[in-house]
Amino acid sequence: MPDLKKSMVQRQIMERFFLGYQAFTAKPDEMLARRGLSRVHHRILFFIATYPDLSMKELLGYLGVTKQALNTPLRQLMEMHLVESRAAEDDKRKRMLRFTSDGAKLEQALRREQVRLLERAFNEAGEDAVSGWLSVNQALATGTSRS
Amino acid sequence: MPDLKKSMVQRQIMERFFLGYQAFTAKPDEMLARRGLSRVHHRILFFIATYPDLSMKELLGYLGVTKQALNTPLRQLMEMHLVESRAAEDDKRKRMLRFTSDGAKLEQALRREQVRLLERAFNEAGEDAVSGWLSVNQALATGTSRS
DNA sequence: AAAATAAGTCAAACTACTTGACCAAAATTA
DNA sequence: TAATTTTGGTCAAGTAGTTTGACTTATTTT
Repeated sequence: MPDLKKSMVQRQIMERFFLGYQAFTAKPDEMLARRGLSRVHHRILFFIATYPDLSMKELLGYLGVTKQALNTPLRQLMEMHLVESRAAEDDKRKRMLRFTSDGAKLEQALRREQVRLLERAFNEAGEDAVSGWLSVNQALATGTSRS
Repeated sequence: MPDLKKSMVQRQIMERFFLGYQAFTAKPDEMLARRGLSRVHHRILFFIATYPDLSMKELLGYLGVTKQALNTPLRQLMEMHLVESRAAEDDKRKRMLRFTSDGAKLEQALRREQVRLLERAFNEAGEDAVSGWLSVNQALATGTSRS
């Protein structure tokens, strides 16, 4: 266990977190860049994968941006036939967003690379380390604000 | 141990990493925003803290941006008397960057908040989890590219 | 029938970067 | 010593991605 009270140790821990996260996003960033896409597109793909047939409004809520900011990248994904929208049956104003088969393939490819990276790190660090990593991330993500 | 082969499990792990990292940067972002500063400034402060008296060129190398991009935020930090520069004795072209006492205080305050957040998550997850988290981050940061 | 909602569009402004050109001082080298 | 390279700095133009604000259309709710 490193000494959490030393400045240099603190900075090293924070830098590794930074670099680790950077490594985690680097490969998808590069794959997307080859198609002229960026991290926003990745976020969109992530939420469509997680919540298929979600509406624009829901997507905007997850992304935390304005509809004008979403307009361009989403239109690009549609023009590239990676994402399609159809009116919801219960409410024809709503556009339900889902993947085309190409879109699903891309999301899988991006995720596969990230999982590959994680697995390599997991193998290196060992099985016990993995569950520790997962539960610390879980704790960080959840936040201790509402203990 | 979660089943790393299931798409939903993969996405959940990746999302927690994302949210965890986001939580990690949220507090400093907010503290800096109150002073009209942003994450670039934080990065600058980090490298000056880690490598005191580093030169512009070195800083640019760490940040991976152009000197034009560095110009504005660094000038702001200097105008706010958080960072100062002096010519190196061995090479008077070089400007060595270091904190003023206010700058050092700010860097400490930012780091303290981040360490606090980490410690809360560490306490929640337990001691064993911490070393696992650290070693997986280490493995991710280092990259397995050169095994 | 009126009001609210979901989606979409147009415009202006702002921020943060980029590339490219150039300058000056200081150090290196030929 | 003269020429070249390096370090740092500046000005300009262009691009990308965001914001706020106003407005339209179709549909649903009240």
